[in-house]
Amino acid sequence: MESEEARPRRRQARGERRMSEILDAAAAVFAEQGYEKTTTNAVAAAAGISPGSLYQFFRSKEAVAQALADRFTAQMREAHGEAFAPADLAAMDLDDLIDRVVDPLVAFNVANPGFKALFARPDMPPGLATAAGPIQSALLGRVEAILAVRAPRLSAPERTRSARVLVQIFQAMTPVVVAATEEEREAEVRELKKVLRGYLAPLDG
Amino acid sequence: MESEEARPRRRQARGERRMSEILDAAAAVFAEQGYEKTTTNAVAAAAGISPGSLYQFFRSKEAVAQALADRFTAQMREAHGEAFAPADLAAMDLDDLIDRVVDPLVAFNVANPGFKALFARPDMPPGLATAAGPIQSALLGRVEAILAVRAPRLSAPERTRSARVLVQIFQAMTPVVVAATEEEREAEVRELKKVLRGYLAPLDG
DNA sequence: AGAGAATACGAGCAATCACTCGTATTCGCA
DNA sequence: TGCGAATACGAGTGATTGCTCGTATTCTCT
Repeated sequence: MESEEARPRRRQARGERRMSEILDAAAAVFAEQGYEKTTTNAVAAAAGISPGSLYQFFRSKEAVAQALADRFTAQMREAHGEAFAPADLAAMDLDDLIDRVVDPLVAFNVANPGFKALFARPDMPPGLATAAGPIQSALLGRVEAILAVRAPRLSAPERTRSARVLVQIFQAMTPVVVAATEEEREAEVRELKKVLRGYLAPLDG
Repeated sequence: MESEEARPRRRQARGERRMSEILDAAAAVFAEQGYEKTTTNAVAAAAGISPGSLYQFFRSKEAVAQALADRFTAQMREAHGEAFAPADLAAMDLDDLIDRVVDPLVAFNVANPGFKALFARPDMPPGLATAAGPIQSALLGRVEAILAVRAPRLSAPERTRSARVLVQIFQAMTPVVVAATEEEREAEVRELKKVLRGYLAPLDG
């Protein structure tokens, strides 16, 4: 019996390009319409190809979203970098700390409006949730690590809970920040930081 | 030319009961499946009637959601009451104030899980947004009124923005509170209040 | 050049879903 | 009791949509 799993098809450079184009189109359409409402035919049209061609490269609509999630994850890691050594964290002023964590995240979300359109939705199909999980937990882990240094008095469960609250606040306010006009945006980000600071300050040791 | 608008049909007591049953069923199914995913046939089945009968009383799926929104609005007003005279507001301790505003809202959301399932969704159809608007703006106006008393230094636009932020925080954390188990809920509510307090304290004059 | 694989097409299939319609039953009221 | 209106039914309709399939074109490699 040969391997049951479909081995990835050999791709030509053309195919790789197409896949990338399809993901570009999907990001745009998802951002505008949301996951459920975008039709695969619309994505194909936006990519300038036929529906059949889309399915040459992706097994399903969900697979497109999955691939897009992977791409976002990679971009996010790259954009965000490995910026913080624990040593820096402890010494830093709370406001500076918030700036350094929030600003790149905001920038990423502004640059990639499709991101939140996909992964902030409560109506995420199971497969998508799987893809969004790593992103979520990466962020959570990061925040938890910061809390471990800055708020050592917190017990482990408390730390987890607080991290979840912080991430939740961020995700709740991000859509407004992204949707704001250029000149409004700064003020919205300030509010976001105020909220985070208000919650963090009492914990900060 | 007679009136173009469809005058409401004469209803028998039986019909009124049916409508209420349909809304009960709709609330349950919406809460479980979300607006987009619930089929009108599923609502009819949950109400123990045929699809045709559902449309005897509601013009469309959206009309069902509209009616449900109206009912929620009324229940909310009733449950929440006119609890706050500005005089009380100024004197009250900040923590007490938060308790008095948050607790009934949390209770309402816990008692009516269908509520947030309908109105916290970003994929709200236009008609639903219309229905959700009054609820949202009632809450916003209420918070703004409180801010006017407690944070008189805020300019009008600042006040509006702050009210929006507060409502946003509440709405972001409500799903977690509602989804939490009985014994977890208290802790989640405490976190919610911490966040609100952290943001409000600097404004509170 | 020529063969086999990858890419491309787009009409159409199967399933889903909001909603309708013809008909049957029950109710309110005189 | 009888009549018109309200209620009830549920198979069916039209539109939508994720996805397929037969076929045509283009690429890669020898």
